[in-house]
Amino acid sequence: MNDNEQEVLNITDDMPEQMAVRHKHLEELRALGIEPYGDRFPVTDKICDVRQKYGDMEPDKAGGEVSIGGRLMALRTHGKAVFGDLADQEGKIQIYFGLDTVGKDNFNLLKLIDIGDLLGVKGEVFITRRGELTVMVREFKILGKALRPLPEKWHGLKDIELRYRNRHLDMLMNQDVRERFILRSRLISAIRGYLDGLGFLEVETPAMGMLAGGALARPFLTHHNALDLPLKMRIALELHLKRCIVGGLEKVYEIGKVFRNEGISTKHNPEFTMLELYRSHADLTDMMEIAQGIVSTLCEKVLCSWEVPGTDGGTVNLKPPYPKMTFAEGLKKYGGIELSDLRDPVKSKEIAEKLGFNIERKDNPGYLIDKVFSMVVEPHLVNPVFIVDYPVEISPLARKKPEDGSLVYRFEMFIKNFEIANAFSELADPVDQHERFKAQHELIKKGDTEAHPMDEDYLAALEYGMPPTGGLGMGIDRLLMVLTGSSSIRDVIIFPLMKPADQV
RNA sequence: GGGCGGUUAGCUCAGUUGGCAGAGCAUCUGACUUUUAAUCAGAGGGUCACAGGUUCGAGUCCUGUACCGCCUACCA
Repeated sequence: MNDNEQEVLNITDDMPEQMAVRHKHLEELRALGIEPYGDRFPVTDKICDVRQKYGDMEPDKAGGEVSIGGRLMALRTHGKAVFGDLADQEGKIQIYFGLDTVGKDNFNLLKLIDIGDLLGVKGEVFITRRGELTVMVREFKILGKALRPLPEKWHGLKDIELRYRNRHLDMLMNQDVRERFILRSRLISAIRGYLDGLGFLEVETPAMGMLAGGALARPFLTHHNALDLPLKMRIALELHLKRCIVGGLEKVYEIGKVFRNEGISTKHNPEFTMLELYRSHADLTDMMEIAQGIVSTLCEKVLCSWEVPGTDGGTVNLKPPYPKMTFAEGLKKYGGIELSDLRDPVKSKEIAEKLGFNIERKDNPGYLIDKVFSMVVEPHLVNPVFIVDYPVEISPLARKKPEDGSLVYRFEMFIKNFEIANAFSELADPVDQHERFKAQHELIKKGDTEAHPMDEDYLAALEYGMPPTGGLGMGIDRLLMVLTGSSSIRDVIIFPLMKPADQV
């Protein structure tokens, strides 16, 4: 650090003009005995409350005194009158500095204030000649100096790369972005409220451990130094939560990050937020109610609307109840395909060729069934729907239906072509589970990096007996994409992962 | 992973046939006590993403690299 001291001292020599000016203002303020990163200012009012309270005030009357704090977003100097726009989390309001209302010394201080600075302001509310609700500043304090200039006031920050890499700036400049993340927080909070109201317990299970199971995906690897232990980041919440069920917690859930070492796209971020919940003595019908209940709660209590933005300008109505359609019905309705034909080696190959893809790489019935369904059926699943009666081939973790061993107790809830929820009647038979792990373990030996590891601890837990249990998983980020009409997952994750870039 | 497109001032963007690097906002200087994309007069600000190549001469043409976006494939 000390080696850089010279460089730091001369910082203004080698920086864009606008930053040098701001550094100079900072020094001049300190020379006047004003600390631009100092104590708090007694902010007692929110700007949106001020607007609410005085919004329909008589133009000639003087309003009450308010004390607000926020960021200076614009400054219009007009000789001995200066107007600014001050913005806080939800609101923005005009502030007025007059030479005779703020005093000569304070008025001169305005020369040292730059757009982007954080200000605390106290004064009376009034309405200007042009009818703008304004705070007449009597007293103000610099609460934080902005050493970098803000983006352009009219167009704002548009460059998508800059927005993702500098989300603080994105939120600061673009109110809709700020609102979207406020909404994200409220939605997640409402999910917690709903589940807590049903008597669920929120638990926190380990994010790292020796094994990463509960899904088929490559984990991130990390390392514990003191123990000299290789560790993996979790890819799902499932196995620990079910161990909680074995332990006698009857309704548990977790909302947490999982990490999957896979590609990045508009629908995939390496770390993302999952909700998983498990309820003993429950079945798929209960899980359906809960899945529907979560979406309903969000619509009613947070969005205050059943309508969410559709993919092409229209809207999608999320008012329950949602219809059910079996997996086989979907194939038949949208593709004229019989599920049984997909299990037939000859007929399935014909269907695949007709759809225009080859199945050489993973030539197994499960892969084919899944692929055909997502190609033929999923594009039609715009309105909320439960797809039920999944084939056993693509549902290795669910219990088989007693009346038809080729189908399992499982549903997925689709909205706007997104698979929003996935639910099972959980497999509780430890011997069956052991067999399935063994099969997966064979794949690992053959080099499959995404196969499920043998989890002896989980098996041992199951061997104490797990009651009949319903489980539900929801990808929170994707749910938020659907609810907010976002086309990229990066629009609902505040700080999405970006590749390192020089000079940005 | 594959295909297409983008990268020029702090920000938003122009840049013609290859011929001195442009505008608006922002910044600086000056005027202005009710403006609001304030206005008016002037000024400064550039590694044209990066590395090569062609050329008398490259922001512009060619090759490669990086990052971002869109489409596409897989994963949720």
